[in-house]
Amino acid sequence: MGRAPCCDKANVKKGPWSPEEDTKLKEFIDKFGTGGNWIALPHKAGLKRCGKSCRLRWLNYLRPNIKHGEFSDEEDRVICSLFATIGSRWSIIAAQLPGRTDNDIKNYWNTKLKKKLLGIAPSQKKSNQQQQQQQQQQNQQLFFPSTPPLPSFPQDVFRSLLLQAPPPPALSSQYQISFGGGNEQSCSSSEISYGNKEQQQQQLDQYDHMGFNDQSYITTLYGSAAAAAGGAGQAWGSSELAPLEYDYEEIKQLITNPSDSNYIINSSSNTFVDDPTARNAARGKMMYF
DNA sequence: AAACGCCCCAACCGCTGCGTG
DNA sequence: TCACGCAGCGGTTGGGGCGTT
Repeated sequence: MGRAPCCDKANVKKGPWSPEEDTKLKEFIDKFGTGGNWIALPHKAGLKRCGKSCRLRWLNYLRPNIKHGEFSDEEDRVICSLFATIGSRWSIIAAQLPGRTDNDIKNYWNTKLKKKLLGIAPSQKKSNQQQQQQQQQQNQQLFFPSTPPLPSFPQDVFRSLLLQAPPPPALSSQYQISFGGGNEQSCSSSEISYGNKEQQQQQLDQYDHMGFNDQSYITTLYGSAAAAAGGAGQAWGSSELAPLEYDYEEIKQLITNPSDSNYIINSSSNTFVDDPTARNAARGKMMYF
Protein backbone atom coordinates (compact mmCIF):
# COMPACT_ATOMS: atom_id res chain seq x y z
CA MET A 1 0.00 0.00 0.00
CA GLY A 2 1.32 3.39 -0.88
CA ARG A 3 1.63 6.48 1.22
CA ALA A 4 -1.56 8.34 2.03
CA PRO A 5 -1.93 11.49 -0.08
CA CYS A 6 -0.92 14.72 1.62
CA CYS A 7 -4.26 16.32 0.82
CA ASP A 8 -7.64 15.63 -0.69
CA LYS A 9 -6.72 15.68 -4.35
CA ALA A 10 -10.32 16.10 -5.44
CA ASN A 11 -10.82 19.32 -3.51
CA VAL A 12 -7.60 21.18 -4.21
CA LYS A 13 -6.94 23.55 -7.03
CA LYS A 14 -4.02 22.80 -9.30
CA GLY A 15 -2.24 24.79 -11.95
CA PRO A 16 -1.05 28.37 -12.08
CA TRP A 17 -1.59 30.64 -9.11
CA SER A 18 -3.85 33.65 -9.48
CA PRO A 19 -2.79 37.06 -8.10
CA GLU A 20 -5.59 36.73 -5.53
CA GLU A 21 -4.19 33.44 -4.26
CA ASP A 22 -0.71 34.93 -4.12
CA THR A 23 -1.98 37.83 -2.08
CA LYS A 24 -3.83 35.54 0.33
CA LEU A 25 -0.81 33.35 0.87
CA LYS A 26 1.61 36.22 1.26
CA GLU A 27 -0.60 38.15 3.64
CA PHE A 28 -1.20 35.07 5.75
CA ILE A 29 2.47 34.19 6.04
CA ASP A 30 3.46 37.81 6.67
CA LYS A 31 0.95 37.89 9.49
CA PHE A 32 1.21 34.44 11.05
CA GLY A 33 4.25 32.76 9.54
CA THR A 34 4.10 29.18 8.30
CA GLY A 35 3.73 27.78 11.79
CA GLY A 36 5.97 24.96 10.69
CA ASN A 37 2.99 23.19 9.21
CA TRP A 38 2.42 23.58 5.52
CA ILE A 39 -0.32 20.97 5.41
CA ALA A 40 -2.59 22.97 7.68
CA LEU A 41 -1.66 26.35 6.22
CA PRO A 42 -3.88 26.46 3.11
CA HIS A 43 -7.01 25.75 5.15
CA LYS A 44 -6.12 28.44 7.68
CA ALA A 45 -5.30 30.89 4.90
CA GLY A 46 -8.51 30.15 3.05
CA LEU A 47 -6.78 28.63 0.06
CA LYS A 48 -7.98 25.61 -1.88
CA ARG A 49 -4.46 24.44 -2.44
CA CYS A 50 -2.29 21.55 -1.35
CA GLY A 51 0.21 22.44 1.37
CA LYS A 52 3.07 21.39 -0.82
CA SER A 53 1.85 23.68 -3.54
CA CYS A 54 1.71 26.59 -1.07
CA ARG A 55 5.19 25.84 0.18
CA LEU A 56 6.57 25.76 -3.35
CA ARG A 57 4.81 28.94 -4.35
CA TRP A 58 6.15 30.72 -1.28
CA LEU A 59 9.69 29.46 -1.56
CA ASN A 60 10.05 29.92 -5.28
CA TYR A 61 8.10 33.06 -5.89
CA LEU A 62 6.55 34.93 -3.01
CA ARG A 63 9.09 35.04 -0.23
CA PRO A 64 11.11 38.24 0.15
CA ASN A 65 14.40 38.88 -1.65
CA ILE A 66 13.77 36.43 -4.45
CA LYS A 67 15.92 37.34 -7.41
CA HIS A 68 14.52 36.72 -10.87
CA GLY A 69 16.01 37.43 -14.24
CA GLU A 70 19.41 36.97 -15.84
CA PHE A 71 22.17 35.09 -14.06
CA SER A 72 25.48 36.88 -13.83
CA ASP A 73 28.81 35.44 -14.98
CA GLU A 74 29.78 35.05 -11.35
CA GLU A 75 26.62 33.08 -10.66
CA ASP A 76 27.34 30.93 -13.70
CA ARG A 77 30.80 30.24 -12.36
CA VAL A 78 29.51 29.25 -8.94
CA ILE A 79 26.90 26.95 -10.43
CA CYS A 80 29.45 25.30 -12.70
CA SER A 81 32.02 24.74 -10.03
CA LEU A 82 29.52 23.37 -7.55
CA PHE A 83 27.88 21.15 -10.14
CA ALA A 84 31.29 19.75 -10.96
CA THR A 85 31.83 19.06 -7.29
CA ILE A 86 28.54 17.88 -5.87
CA GLY A 87 26.36 17.30 -8.90
CA SER A 88 22.71 18.21 -9.02
CA ARG A 89 22.33 19.14 -5.37
CA TRP A 90 20.34 22.19 -6.32
CA SER A 91 19.41 23.21 -2.81
CA ILE A 92 23.06 23.31 -1.76
CA ILE A 93 23.97 25.24 -4.88
CA ALA A 94 21.10 27.64 -4.25
CA ALA A 95 22.40 28.23 -0.73
CA GLN A 96 25.50 29.78 -2.31
CA LEU A 97 23.48 32.16 -4.44
CA PRO A 98 21.43 34.57 -2.35
CA GLY A 99 18.02 35.22 -3.82
CA ARG A 100 18.11 32.27 -6.17
CA THR A 101 15.95 29.21 -5.62
CA ASP A 102 16.86 25.62 -6.28
CA ASN A 103 14.08 25.43 -8.84
CA ASP A 104 15.41 28.51 -10.61
CA ILE A 105 18.91 27.15 -10.76
CA LYS A 106 17.72 23.75 -11.88
CA ASN A 107 15.70 25.29 -14.69
CA TYR A 108 18.52 27.61 -15.64
CA TRP A 109 20.98 24.73 -15.75
CA ASN A 110 18.71 22.47 -17.76
CA THR A 111 17.59 25.04 -20.28
CA LYS A 112 20.47 27.45 -20.70
CA LEU A 113 23.69 26.98 -18.83
CA LYS A 114 24.22 23.37 -19.87
CA LYS A 115 23.85 24.35 -23.50
CA LYS A 116 26.00 27.41 -23.03
CA LEU A 117 28.80 25.28 -21.62
CA LEU A 118 28.52 22.74 -24.37
CA GLY A 119 28.35 25.36 -27.07
CA ILE A 120 25.04 24.10 -28.40
CA ALA A 121 23.21 26.59 -30.57
CA PRO A 122 19.49 26.74 -29.86
CA SER A 123 16.93 25.31 -32.22
CA GLN A 124 19.25 22.96 -34.00
CA LYS A 125 17.19 20.34 -35.77
CA LYS A 126 18.57 16.88 -35.13
CA SER A 127 17.72 13.36 -36.07
CA ASN A 128 17.03 10.85 -33.30
CA GLN A 129 20.48 9.39 -33.80
CA GLN A 130 22.08 12.82 -33.57
CA GLN A 131 20.11 13.51 -30.43
CA GLN A 132 21.27 10.24 -28.89
CA GLN A 133 24.88 11.02 -29.77
CA GLN A 134 24.55 14.48 -28.33
CA GLN A 135 23.02 13.11 -25.14
CA GLN A 136 25.93 10.70 -24.76
CA GLN A 137 28.41 13.52 -25.31
CA GLN A 138 26.56 15.68 -22.83
CA ASN A 139 26.60 12.97 -20.19
CA GLN A 140 30.29 12.49 -20.70
CA GLN A 141 31.05 16.19 -20.61
CA LEU A 142 28.70 17.26 -17.90
CA PHE A 143 29.84 14.89 -15.27
CA PHE A 144 33.39 15.87 -16.03
CA PRO A 145 32.77 19.40 -17.16
CA SER A 146 35.37 21.40 -18.97
CA THR A 147 34.40 24.81 -17.62
CA PRO A 148 36.27 26.50 -16.20
CA PRO A 149 38.93 25.29 -18.62
CA LEU A 150 40.97 22.42 -17.30
CA PRO A 151 44.70 22.29 -17.58
CA SER A 152 46.03 19.53 -19.71
CA PHE A 153 47.38 16.55 -17.78
CA PRO A 154 49.57 13.73 -19.01
CA GLN A 155 47.25 10.76 -18.57
CA ASP A 156 49.89 8.13 -17.97
CA VAL A 157 51.54 10.25 -15.29
CA PHE A 158 48.26 10.77 -13.51
CA ARG A 159 47.40 7.10 -13.49
CA SER A 160 50.85 6.33 -12.19
CA LEU A 161 50.45 8.88 -9.40
CA LEU A 162 47.05 7.56 -8.55
CA LEU A 163 48.27 4.02 -8.16
CA GLN A 164 51.39 5.00 -6.23
CA ALA A 165 49.72 7.25 -3.70
CA PRO A 166 50.13 5.99 -0.15
CA PRO A 167 46.96 5.11 1.74
CA PRO A 168 46.48 7.04 4.95
CA PRO A 169 46.63 4.51 7.76
CA ALA A 170 43.68 5.91 9.64
CA LEU A 171 41.13 5.04 7.03
CA SER A 172 39.29 1.78 6.82
CA SER A 173 39.78 0.00 3.52
CA GLN A 174 36.09 -0.22 2.82
CA TYR A 175 35.94 3.49 2.15
CA GLN A 176 39.16 3.90 0.33
CA ILE A 177 37.95 4.05 -3.22
CA SER A 178 36.17 7.02 -4.55
CA PHE A 179 36.12 7.87 -8.18
CA GLY A 180 33.47 10.00 -9.70
CA GLY A 181 32.70 13.04 -7.65
CA GLY A 182 30.59 14.59 -10.38
CA ASN A 183 27.45 13.57 -8.61
CA GLU A 184 28.43 12.16 -5.30
CA GLN A 185 28.86 14.11 -2.13
CA SER A 186 32.41 13.30 -1.25
CA CYS A 187 34.65 16.29 -1.32
CA SER A 188 38.06 15.29 -0.18
CA SER A 189 40.92 16.52 -2.26
CA SER A 190 42.78 13.30 -1.88
CA GLU A 191 40.37 10.49 -1.30
CA ILE A 192 40.69 9.51 -4.91
CA SER A 193 44.21 8.44 -4.17
CA TYR A 194 43.55 6.38 -1.10
CA GLY A 195 44.66 2.84 -0.50
CA ASN A 196 44.04 -0.67 -1.74
CA LYS A 197 45.75 -0.84 -5.10
CA GLU A 198 43.92 -3.90 -6.27
CA GLN A 199 40.54 -2.33 -5.75
CA GLN A 200 41.72 0.89 -7.31
CA GLN A 201 42.92 -0.99 -10.35
CA GLN A 202 39.59 -2.79 -10.60
CA GLN A 203 37.80 0.49 -10.40
CA LEU A 204 40.02 2.04 -13.03
CA ASP A 205 39.34 -0.91 -15.31
CA GLN A 206 35.66 -0.57 -14.71
CA TYR A 207 35.72 3.09 -15.60
CA ASP A 208 37.74 2.34 -18.69
CA HIS A 209 35.06 -0.12 -19.63
CA MET A 210 32.44 2.58 -19.20
CA GLY A 211 34.30 4.78 -21.61
CA PHE A 212 35.76 7.24 -19.17
CA ASN A 213 39.41 7.98 -19.31
CA ASP A 214 42.12 9.34 -17.11
CA GLN A 215 41.26 12.86 -18.11
CA SER A 216 37.91 12.22 -16.48
CA TYR A 217 39.58 11.32 -13.24
CA ILE A 218 41.55 14.50 -13.38
CA THR A 219 38.41 16.45 -13.90
CA THR A 220 36.82 14.73 -10.96
CA LEU A 221 39.74 15.42 -8.75
CA TYR A 222 39.81 18.96 -9.96
CA GLY A 223 36.27 19.54 -8.78
CA SER A 224 36.76 17.77 -5.48
CA ALA A 225 39.99 19.57 -4.79
CA ALA A 226 38.33 22.91 -5.30
CA ALA A 227 35.58 22.06 -2.85
CA ALA A 228 37.92 20.65 -0.28
CA ALA A 229 40.18 23.67 -0.42
CA GLY A 230 37.22 26.00 -0.14
CA GLY A 231 35.12 24.18 2.34
CA ALA A 232 36.82 21.43 4.29
CA GLY A 233 36.37 21.93 7.97
CA GLN A 234 34.36 25.08 7.51
CA ALA A 235 30.66 25.71 7.39
CA TRP A 236 29.82 25.29 3.75
CA GLY A 237 27.51 28.27 3.72
CA SER A 238 30.12 30.65 4.97
CA SER A 239 33.14 29.42 3.12
CA GLU A 240 34.64 31.28 0.24
CA LEU A 241 34.61 29.31 -2.94
CA ALA A 242 38.05 28.18 -3.80
CA PRO A 243 39.56 29.31 -7.05
CA LEU A 244 39.51 26.57 -9.62
CA GLU A 245 42.81 27.39 -11.22
CA TYR A 246 44.77 24.40 -10.00
CA ASP A 247 47.78 23.62 -12.09
CA TYR A 248 49.28 20.22 -12.55
CA GLU A 249 51.78 20.60 -9.74
CA GLU A 250 49.05 21.49 -7.27
CA ILE A 251 46.95 18.53 -8.32
CA LYS A 252 50.02 16.34 -7.98
CA GLN A 253 50.54 17.65 -4.47
CA LEU A 254 46.98 16.86 -3.56
CA ILE A 255 47.34 13.34 -4.82
CA THR A 256 50.67 12.56 -3.28
CA ASN A 257 49.98 14.15 0.11
CA PRO A 258 46.73 12.63 1.27
CA SER A 259 46.98 14.30 4.60
CA ASP A 260 43.46 15.49 4.99
CA SER A 261 40.59 13.27 5.89
CA ASN A 262 37.64 12.32 3.79
CA TYR A 263 34.91 14.87 4.05
CA ILE A 264 31.28 14.47 3.27
CA ILE A 265 28.82 17.28 3.03
CA ASN A 266 26.28 16.95 5.76
CA SER A 267 23.23 18.15 3.90
CA SER A 268 21.27 19.13 6.97
CA SER A 269 23.93 21.28 8.56
CA ASN A 270 25.80 22.15 5.36
CA THR A 271 29.09 21.35 6.99
CA PHE A 272 31.83 18.97 6.07
CA VAL A 273 32.04 16.00 8.36
CA ASP A 274 34.04 12.84 8.33
CA ASP A 275 31.22 10.37 8.38
CA PRO A 276 31.70 6.84 7.05
CA THR A 277 27.97 6.17 6.97
CA ALA A 278 27.25 9.22 4.91
CA ARG A 279 30.26 8.47 2.75
CA ASN A 280 29.01 5.00 2.11
CA ALA A 281 25.56 6.29 1.27
CA ALA A 282 27.08 8.75 -1.14
CA ARG A 283 29.01 5.94 -2.72
CA GLY A 284 25.74 4.25 -3.56
CA LYS A 285 24.87 7.13 -5.82
CA MET A 286 28.15 7.06 -7.65
CA MET A 287 27.07 4.99 -10.59
CA TYR A 288 23.79 6.78 -11.05
CA PHE A 289 24.70 8.39 -14.34
C1' DA B 1 -2.53 34.73 -40.87
C1' DA B 2 -2.25 30.11 -39.55
C1' DA B 3 0.17 26.07 -38.33
C1' DC B 4 3.88 24.08 -36.35
C1' DG B 5 7.71 23.17 -33.36
C1' DC B 6 10.79 24.48 -29.85
C1' DC B 7 11.98 26.66 -25.51
C1' DC B 8 11.30 27.97 -20.97
C1' DC B 9 9.68 27.77 -16.44
C1' DA B 10 6.05 27.23 -12.94
C1' DA B 11 4.13 23.62 -10.86
C1' DC B 12 3.50 18.88 -9.90
C1' DC B 13 4.92 14.16 -8.51
C1' DG B 14 7.09 10.81 -5.99
C1' DC B 15 10.83 9.62 -3.14
C1' DT B 16 13.80 10.18 1.02
C1' DG B 17 15.01 11.44 5.53
C1' DC B 18 13.77 12.95 9.90
C1' DG B 19 11.02 13.66 14.01
C1' DT B 20 7.64 11.84 16.95
C1' DG B 21 4.64 8.81 19.44
C1' DT C 1 11.90 -0.72 16.97
C1' DC C 2 8.35 0.44 14.07
C1' DA C 3 4.81 3.12 11.79
C1' DC C 4 3.30 7.32 10.52
C1' DG C 5 3.21 12.12 9.01
C1' DC C 6 5.58 15.80 7.40
C1' DA C 7 9.10 18.84 5.07
C1' DG C 8 12.34 18.99 1.71
C1' DC C 9 14.39 17.63 -2.46
C1' DG C 10 15.22 16.52 -7.33
C1' DG C 11 13.15 14.79 -11.60
C1' DT C 12 9.51 15.49 -14.75
C1' DT C 13 5.66 17.58 -17.07
C1' DG C 14 2.45 20.72 -19.28
C1' DG C 15 1.22 24.78 -21.25
C1' DG C 16 2.10 29.49 -22.68
C1' DG C 17 5.13 32.28 -25.42
C1' DC C 18 7.74 32.96 -29.31
C1' DG C 19 10.12 32.19 -33.62
C1' DT C 20 9.93 29.97 -38.07
C1' DT C 21 7.80 28.20 -42.12
